[in-house]
Amino acid sequence: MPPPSAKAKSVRVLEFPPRLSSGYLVRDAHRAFQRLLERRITPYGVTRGQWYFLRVLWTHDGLSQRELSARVGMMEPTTVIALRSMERSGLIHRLRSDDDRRKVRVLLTAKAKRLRNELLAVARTITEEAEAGIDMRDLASFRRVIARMTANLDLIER
Amino acid sequence: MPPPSAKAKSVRVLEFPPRLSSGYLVRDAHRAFQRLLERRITPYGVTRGQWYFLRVLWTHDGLSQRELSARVGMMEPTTVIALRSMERSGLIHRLRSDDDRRKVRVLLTAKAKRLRNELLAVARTITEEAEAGIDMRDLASFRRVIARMTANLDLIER
DNA sequence: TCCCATTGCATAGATTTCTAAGTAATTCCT
DNA sequence: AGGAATTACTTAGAAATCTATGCAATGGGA
Repeated sequence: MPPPSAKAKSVRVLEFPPRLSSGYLVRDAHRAFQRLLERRITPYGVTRGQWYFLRVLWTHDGLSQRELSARVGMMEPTTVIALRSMERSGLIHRLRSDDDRRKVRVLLTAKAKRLRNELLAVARTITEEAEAGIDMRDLASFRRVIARMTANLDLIER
Repeated sequence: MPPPSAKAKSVRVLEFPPRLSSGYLVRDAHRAFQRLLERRITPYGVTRGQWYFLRVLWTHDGLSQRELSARVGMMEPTTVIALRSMERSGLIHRLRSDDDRRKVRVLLTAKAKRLRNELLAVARTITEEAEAGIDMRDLASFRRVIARMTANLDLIER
């Protein structure tokens, strides 16, 4: 029979229930948010993939694709695909920059600008629904903790 | 000029920075967890999509596909795709049930069972890295809050 | 000036996930 | 017993995301 410490370690690894795993809790919450967001923006003809880009463009219209990718936190090929669908849906125009012909400036159409307030309200409503019944102090603590987790993980390379 | 309350409401909707949105914070954290998990399990020949199913099967070997879908929290077509790739990788066998020939029982191979402890250790390490430097009480509060948010959102139909 | 490294975007191909609709086995009701 | 409803899985097709690679415009150094 192994010594107590070895046994404890073994049990510790063998049992790792999802309820105790921050990663699982975060995943579940993320899926719940996504699901609701998707349902509520589809009626506006906006997909979840377009949403993140719209959100940045509403405050930073005219960014280049590279800047946009960085702000949204997506890889550039993802941006290409999202922008293509947004162009098809009449949400943006792409304009080759004159001073540097490699760059493409992304510009919102009037249609996209008109959607802004209503869609931001949708996002805020979902947040309010998620936070219902949660103490303000707990909420503030939650934000600090989850931001810290993200920062912790982002510092790790491999 | 609109009355103060109307103005406050308008500003409230017009400005909704991601830093204050639980949804965005959750999304960022989720992506950080995913990124690291994916990097660390790829060397074992396991993809992120297979991971969730392995994790359930390690404690509930022999479930049917439907039960598995429910436990993992994925739609059934997603399960079909994941299981197909797991079968190709030699992680599972699928066995048509004899008492009900509609059902397919999913069984782990010896290879998948051998991976269990090492991969669970990977998950635990990531959790520990994410939680580094966070107060135990804050962590407990975090788990309550995020589980409550998920529950809140899951109650909403549309 | 001309070559080459860098920069900005695009393509290719894979994976993960969904919704909607199909097929086959089982069960239930008359 | 036979048809209808239900159950379990599958297929089809779309979307969102990634890594790896390609191409074209730019700029810097010999």
